[in-house]
Amino acid sequence: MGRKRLQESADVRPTVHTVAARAGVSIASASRVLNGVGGSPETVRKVREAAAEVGYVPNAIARSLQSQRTELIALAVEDIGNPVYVEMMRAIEAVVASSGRQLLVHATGGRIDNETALLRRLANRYVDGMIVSPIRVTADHLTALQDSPVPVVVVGQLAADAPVDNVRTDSRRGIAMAVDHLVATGRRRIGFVNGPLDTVPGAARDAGFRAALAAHGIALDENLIEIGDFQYAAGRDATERLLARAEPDALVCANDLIAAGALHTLLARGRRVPIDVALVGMDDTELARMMFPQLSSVSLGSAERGRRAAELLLQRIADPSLPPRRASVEPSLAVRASSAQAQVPAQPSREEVTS
Amino acid sequence: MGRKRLQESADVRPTVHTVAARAGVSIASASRVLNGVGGSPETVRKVREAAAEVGYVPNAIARSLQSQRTELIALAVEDIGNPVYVEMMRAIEAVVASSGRQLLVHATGGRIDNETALLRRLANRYVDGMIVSPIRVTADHLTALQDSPVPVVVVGQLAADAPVDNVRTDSRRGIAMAVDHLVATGRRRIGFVNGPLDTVPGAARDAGFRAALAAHGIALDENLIEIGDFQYAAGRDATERLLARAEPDALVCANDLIAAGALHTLLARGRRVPIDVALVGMDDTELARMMFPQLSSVSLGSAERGRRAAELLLQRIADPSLPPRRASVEPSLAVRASSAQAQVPAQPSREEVTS
DNA sequence: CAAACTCCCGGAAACGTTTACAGCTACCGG
DNA sequence: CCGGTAGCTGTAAACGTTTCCGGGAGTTTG
Repeated sequence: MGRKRLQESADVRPTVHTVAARAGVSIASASRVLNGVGGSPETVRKVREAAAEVGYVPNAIARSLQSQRTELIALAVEDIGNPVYVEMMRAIEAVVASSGRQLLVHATGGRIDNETALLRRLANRYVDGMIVSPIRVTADHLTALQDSPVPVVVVGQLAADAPVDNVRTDSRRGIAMAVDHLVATGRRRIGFVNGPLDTVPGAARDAGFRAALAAHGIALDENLIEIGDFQYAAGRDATERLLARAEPDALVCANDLIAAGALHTLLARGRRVPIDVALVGMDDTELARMMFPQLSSVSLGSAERGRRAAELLLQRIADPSLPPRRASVEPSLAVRASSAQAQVPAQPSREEVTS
Repeated sequence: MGRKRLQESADVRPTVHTVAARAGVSIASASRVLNGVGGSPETVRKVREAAAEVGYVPNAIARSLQSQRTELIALAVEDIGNPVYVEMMRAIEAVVASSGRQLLVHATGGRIDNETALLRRLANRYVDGMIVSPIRVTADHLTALQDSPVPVVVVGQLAADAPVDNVRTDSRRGIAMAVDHLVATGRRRIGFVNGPLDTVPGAARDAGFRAALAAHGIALDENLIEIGDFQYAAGRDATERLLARAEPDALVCANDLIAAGALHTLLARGRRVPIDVALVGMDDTELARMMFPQLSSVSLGSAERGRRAAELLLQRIADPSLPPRRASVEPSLAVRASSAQAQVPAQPSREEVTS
């Protein structure tokens, strides 16, 4: 027998040993039957019966230790309240699930320590791979990423030579598309509400905005630029500050949350959208379509980026020797009521409506 | 030595054996030092050095197999796009993190098979405990819950005798608060946009609405009731259908997503909110405050419920012999612009505004 | 009828860690 | 000077699974 303990007492979870003993076969046979590989009809019957009787359910931890796989994929995003990540997550989840794996989401809250802690955790092999979408990337962040023992795919801009699988989009170009559209519809005093400049997306959008204005020969008015963080409340407050010192005829926002906040302030301050002020958000999330009027928004292909990231990750898990790869998704502009040249005013021009 | 393989080749992750061999001590000593328990100064130095040199990081799977703990908590919700779960998740995450554990989120997509599959997965001991917020609860769902080998806390209504830890709120009472408020502000033709009646929250809200109307002696007009699912688009469409056949002066919605959809349809159909139609949502999420006008909403204390659930779970993990417990959170009503008796019209009465 | 082949089975090793236990050294007190 | 004790160390077992390998039985083939 070799095994001292052979308890069948009810308060202890049954193991394959329990099942094997009850069926009168070896653990090897029991394991084979339970995995559906081999076994004579008689053995199969006995093992199945025994397993059902004791309510056996395999211990995934032990299995993982043996197989060196957990069939789990982690997604780390900084703010799970941002609908853009929800859409990305859904796309990733679809790919991951179709490979028989399970997706786990972890919110880092943007705290960088939290993210490196997470990387260390995953170095512990709790997951088979990870997709991470950092908004700030420091040097040791990067080294932590690239010598992760577990495959990692980064969604977002990364240094060109970083040897890490990477799915990106061109948010500078995205901002330019918004500006082009606004200029084409006759707007000239175009404001910009951005997130922090020390974040990767914040910096890219800022550069994109300045370049786009310059391309149209429009002088930059710093009074028309405001910075908050990437949240709704910040968008509302930033727009409040902006309106206090300037009178834009259009507003570009660094994401849809900010744009939603901007819309709120504009309406509360009696501006008609789009008559007085046109508004364009970014990420083209569900939220943009929830607003009234619906928001024009630059799509950065979040679902597509998620899908591609998941595919890259699965490929790398299948073959870790692959060279680092990079995928790009093109931005596109969804024009909706908030920036259309409306024929009919959508709201009255009434000052200081209470919200 | 006993151990055949003792590779130090670079392409294999170092184990405690690698470290021990390099430091010239036994694996027991190495393990002890790495866990900071015992060891002579000399041994400690050698092991620390060796570990640093080979970049040792412990394998959490193996550790979990031994310790029977993973330090992971799972949260399963059906729709991660619903902001109510985001708020709940943030509250849970705070509690879980403060206990040194990590929270993993899993979206079940409401598919019941997915949820039981998840329960089976967690029966596999991948997590130390789980918080689940199911919207449909079947019989075998319940049995799966109650003989889960891992502690489970359910957020939501459950049969009274179900021996499962449970945090609930009184959504019937919540709906009643909304109706009371609307009646008090002079509304009489109160419509209701609900989710599916075969869900637990849908059924409770329906019962609450009917009871509340009856309490006020208002006859129920079935034309004023519409059902979709708990999503934004469904709320929009359901309100469309409702407006096609009735003219409510107020609308109660089963959650804020539905309310956001209802607002969209109301505005697009030229109804002024709150002048013509007052609107009250439910869950009091961020989304309610993002709308313009801001939505009144019945808070079901989602953050509080999350916090309580996490606490119950941690307690049960600490002492699995605890009897099943139940916590309740009282609903409350946040009155905002969408149902205030506004003095100033917030929108013009213009028909068929395009959105 | 012997040899080869196919299946099935059980023993045992392996995954990487923690830890109970026993042995050793060195020191202290009597 | 000797017994006891404290502190450290190493051996080995254990967590629960999968899987390699060798042996045995039964079947087919030459």
